[in-house]
Amino acid sequence: MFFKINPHNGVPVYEQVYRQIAFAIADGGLRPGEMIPSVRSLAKTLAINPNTVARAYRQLQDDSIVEAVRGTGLEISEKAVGLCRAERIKIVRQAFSEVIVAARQSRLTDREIKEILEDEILNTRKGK
Amino acid sequence: MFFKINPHNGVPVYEQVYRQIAFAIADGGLRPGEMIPSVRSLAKTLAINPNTVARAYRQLQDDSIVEAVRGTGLEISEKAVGLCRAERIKIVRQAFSEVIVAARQSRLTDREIKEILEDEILNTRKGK
Amino acid sequence: MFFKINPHNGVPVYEQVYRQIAFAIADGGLRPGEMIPSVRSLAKTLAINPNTVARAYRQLQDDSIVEAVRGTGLEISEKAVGLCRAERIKIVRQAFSEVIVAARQSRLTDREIKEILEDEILNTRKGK
Amino acid sequence: MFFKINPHNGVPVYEQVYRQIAFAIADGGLRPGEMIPSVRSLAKTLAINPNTVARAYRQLQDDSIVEAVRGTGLEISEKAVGLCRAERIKIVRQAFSEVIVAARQSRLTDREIKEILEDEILNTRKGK
DNA sequence: GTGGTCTAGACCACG
DNA sequence: GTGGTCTAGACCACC
Repeated sequence: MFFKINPHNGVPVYEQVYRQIAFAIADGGLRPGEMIPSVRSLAKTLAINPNTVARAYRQLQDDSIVEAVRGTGLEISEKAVGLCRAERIKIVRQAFSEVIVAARQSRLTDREIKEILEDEILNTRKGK
Repeated sequence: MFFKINPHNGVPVYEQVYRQIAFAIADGGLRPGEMIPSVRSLAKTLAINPNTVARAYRQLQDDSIVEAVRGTGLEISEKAVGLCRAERIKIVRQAFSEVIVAARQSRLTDREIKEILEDEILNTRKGK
Repeated sequence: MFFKINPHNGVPVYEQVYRQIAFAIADGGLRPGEMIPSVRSLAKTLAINPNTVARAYRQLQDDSIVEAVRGTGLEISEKAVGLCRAERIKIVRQAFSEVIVAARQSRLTDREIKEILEDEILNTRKGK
Repeated sequence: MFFKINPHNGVPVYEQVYRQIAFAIADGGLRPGEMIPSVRSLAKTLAINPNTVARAYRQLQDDSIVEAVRGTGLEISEKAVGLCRAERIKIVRQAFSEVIVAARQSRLTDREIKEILEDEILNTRKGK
């Protein structure tokens, strides 16, 4: 697993950890039944505080993506793949929702919003 | 000016004030040479903290959209219209750009992105 | 609000805080639209660490029982009453579920389980 | 002995081992004077950590249910049957008692408590 | 003042 | 070794 944490991009570190694990599961990089790295080991390799990893892991448990096997570690649940795929879309949807709110406050019409979007889809196609 | 402040939508209140003034200027609702409401009066009509209004105003000054007229108040600058129009587009465009990049990282196709957007345009229309 | 925290009864402190607030809401002791005590003030009156209170509050937010008003505090949501009533039942249900698991491991039949329960319902009626 | 260990149900594994041995004794499946399996062999057949079995056995000794026979293994004591029968009822009864108290604090009626119980008996029958 | 995030370090139960 | 909980104290954005 190749995780990259950027502590100053606005997205909380624990959220980045959460997403990258969920993403790896959605992509098949991690599979149901496998264990995810221990809190301590991941904290060490990412050079962040174990509590921060633990918080991400707790959230993964709350979302039933992972389940604790006492004294052993955290195991990826059977339904994790579906949940993580859904999660991805939810995140994008949420981000869009925020932009639309901002655009509405800028008094842009729905039509204008769509035009800007299509523009940017083209602009970012090769630029990325 | 018909401002609507929503303290529950995640966007900082001062930012909402800033945007709505800036975009009223871009739209011609407010014109160069006019004064904007005093901190206290706007705070009162919006039922928010004066500090919050003051912060928005400070930012408008920093961006040269309004100028202090000693002993009188804040006046909309001559170049404000241009600045605000540019700003409006820049903000929304950049926000979209970021979401699209995120969506692409989630391997959504352009078609899927547009679908989510249209969905959210409907979802957020009257909600909240 | 009269909260009592018992740090050594097995139930995590943050969970006790969560439940007692949820309970107060379910009972009408706290009403939608009201603010709950600040993290720091509650931590002080309960003589526990603010982070522990914050954790309980975060969970209340995750469960949509409370929502953040930036820079102001946490407000009880409109749907909180329903959620908290449901929560209460969920907790009891969960507790029963655990006992039943234990009873099954003890090779008790469903019939025996029910008998013990009815017994205890009578036993605890006045004893409490 | 047909033991079933479920590492996902929240009950500590050593506790599951303890209970199932104790209740096999209460049921007559195991009789005083017989030996219980060695730590290693039971650990192997249950596919769990020997330390975990050892812990359960230590607890059985502490409770005088089994006794060490030097160089041979652990033998079920004469008084084990009585102890285990008493234990079985005590554990379940007390657990129920606690839940009922909690349920009463949530102002559930006796009728509602019974309904939840019956619900959960069905829910947990084959699940998990 | 408010909550949100992060770090550091301790102690516990469990395997 | 594993995760779970709690404390202490720091820094941030926001109102």
